[in-house]
Amino acid sequence: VATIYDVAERAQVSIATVSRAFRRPDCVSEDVRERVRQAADDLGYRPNRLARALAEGRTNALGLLLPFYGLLAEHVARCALELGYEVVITPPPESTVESYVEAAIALEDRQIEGLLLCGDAETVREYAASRRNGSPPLVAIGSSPEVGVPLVTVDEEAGGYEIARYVLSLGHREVAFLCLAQDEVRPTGREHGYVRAMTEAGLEPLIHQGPATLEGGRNGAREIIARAPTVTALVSFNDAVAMGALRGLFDSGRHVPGDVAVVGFDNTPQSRYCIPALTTMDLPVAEVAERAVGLLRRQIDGGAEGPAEGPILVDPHLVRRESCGGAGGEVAPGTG
Amino acid sequence: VATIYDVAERAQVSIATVSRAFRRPDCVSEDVRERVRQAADDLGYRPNRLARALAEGRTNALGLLLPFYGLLAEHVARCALELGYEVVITPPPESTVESYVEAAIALEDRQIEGLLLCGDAETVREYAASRRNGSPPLVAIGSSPEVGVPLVTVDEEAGGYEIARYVLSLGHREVAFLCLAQDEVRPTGREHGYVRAMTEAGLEPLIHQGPATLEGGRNGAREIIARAPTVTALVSFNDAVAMGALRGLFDSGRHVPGDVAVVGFDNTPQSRYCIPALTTMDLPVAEVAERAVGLLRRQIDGGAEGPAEGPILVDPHLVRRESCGGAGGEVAPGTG
DNA sequence: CTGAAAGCGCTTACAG
DNA sequence: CTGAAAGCGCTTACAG
Repeated sequence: VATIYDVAERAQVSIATVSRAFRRPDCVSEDVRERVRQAADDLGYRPNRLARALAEGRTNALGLLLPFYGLLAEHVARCALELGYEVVITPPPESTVESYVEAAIALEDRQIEGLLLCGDAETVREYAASRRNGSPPLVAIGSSPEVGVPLVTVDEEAGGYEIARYVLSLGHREVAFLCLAQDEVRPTGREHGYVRAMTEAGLEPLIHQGPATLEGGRNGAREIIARAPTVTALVSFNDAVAMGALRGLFDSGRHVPGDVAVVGFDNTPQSRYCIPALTTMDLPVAEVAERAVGLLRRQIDGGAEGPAEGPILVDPHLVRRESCGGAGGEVAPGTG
Repeated sequence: VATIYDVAERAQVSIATVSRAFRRPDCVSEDVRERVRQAADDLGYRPNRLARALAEGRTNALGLLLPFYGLLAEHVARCALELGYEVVITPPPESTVESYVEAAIALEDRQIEGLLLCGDAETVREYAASRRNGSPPLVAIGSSPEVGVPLVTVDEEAGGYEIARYVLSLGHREVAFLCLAQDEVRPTGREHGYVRAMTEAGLEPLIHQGPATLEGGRNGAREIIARAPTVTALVSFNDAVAMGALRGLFDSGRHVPGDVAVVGFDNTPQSRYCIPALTTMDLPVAEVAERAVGLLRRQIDGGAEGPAEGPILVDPHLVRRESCGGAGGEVAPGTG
């Protein structure tokens, strides 16, 4: 990890000058400025934010305490705490890959010792590509095994397969998948599982393209119903899509599960309160968090020479509710 | 802000000893250890994590990048960025007040320059009580104006009033409120608005006690229907409660909005995809974030002597959908 | 415009 | 067990 001394040496100037070249470029001769930039680039130098903050007497950091933004963060924090780590989150200010990568780098600059990345494979890969060699160990959470970085995730393929199998076991033959984004780079695995189940059953997969959102689910359901009226079941990418689909089907005058069955994925808190309550795959978030933190810990301790561990997959499990009929199963508590 | 030098001076030992007293208590004589503790306590000393991290060469921090945990964080990050600040979040590992306060203090220890606190009034107040005089400026987001700290929030009372008025304007007379937690310390304002609207209309408020959750909403709706079958409208604390109520009403064989109208609060993404789509109050999250960051900025710049600004209230606005009938209004896009 | 020096607040060998 | 000293990586007056 290059320090300001290294840059100074390479650029043949004092560290004070290097510092100025960054902080007050106009108080430095152009020629020197250029040499410093060059040296810094060559060395992959990034200022140590800790030292800077200590020297400046300020951190440029705001804290944000936000208790309810999902279970994952809470679980991660708890597991990390047990190992003596704090966790700090930096929210990307925009929903773009660039913003995400920048936030990751900002975290690096804070000299964190390890990085947990949630995000799709494309984004994670993009960040991975920008890593220098002083970058902290990383583990991805929830993206696909193909990312090429240490990973823990639910076994999406197995989950997609299981829930599709379940739908088939109910007698459905024409079952479609909602929604796969057009420009989808990542294979998320869920639709792969669906495809495998269909293929094994000698059935034709029918995958609807579109954004995997509430809106996408609603539009997707309507379009499928319009285009392929004989479809009797919809396997959704996640619960949001499924909720949207429920609405789309309702708008189209279709009854769920009477006319068409719907299943989700994720087991979000809302899913059991939908009308009808969603049959879905539960994700063991706590386990994912625990294994992710554990893996990261090993990466940190093991150093670069540690044996590369293969992806850790944890199994999601089926929770049967009302949205695709079927026999019994869990419904909203106290309903029966 | 006391430093290790101050403690050393007061305890009559070297700074090395102070450091040891904290880091390796058993490498220090009991008597000295006690003196140091005492001095540290008296001075309200907290080690500077920045300096410690720099000296130790490690931070004990893990980064967690979690893109989708609510809009607020994203908006805050964007606004902060414009002012040259980064934002770092620390997730409380448990959902308890203590855990929350500890997380806030951990953030302080990271030498952040200002703190934004989301949380209910009780929790915020608890943290406020534990502040030392080196604590950074703070602004609370979303709790009630009574917290006694600089605050920006939506005008909950006005929102509760407006939506209750709207329900009354539809002709409902027996309208109940779901749910107010039994041990509610904080007056959230929403139910106050409801009470005011009812009272002004010469009607009797009917407030149901219970947790403000999906589950609470479902149980609440059922109990109200059982206990007061003539109720024709339910004003909910938030959309989660309303969604639960939708489900509870469904379970009780009541039709919404035919038999009973339901309204929510928050305008969550799901609310427009519910069946029926929820009439609710939209919260201008972006504006809240912007004003909160702005206020915090002023606190930071102004120092302690800056004029105390009163609470900043932003107005939520009604979004009419299907869940309480009424004339037209917005429905899920493309439905009509 | 540039460098040498002191300092930010803490920790860790190194002597005693 | 304790203290003096050096150092973590940077910045900022202070001289030149």
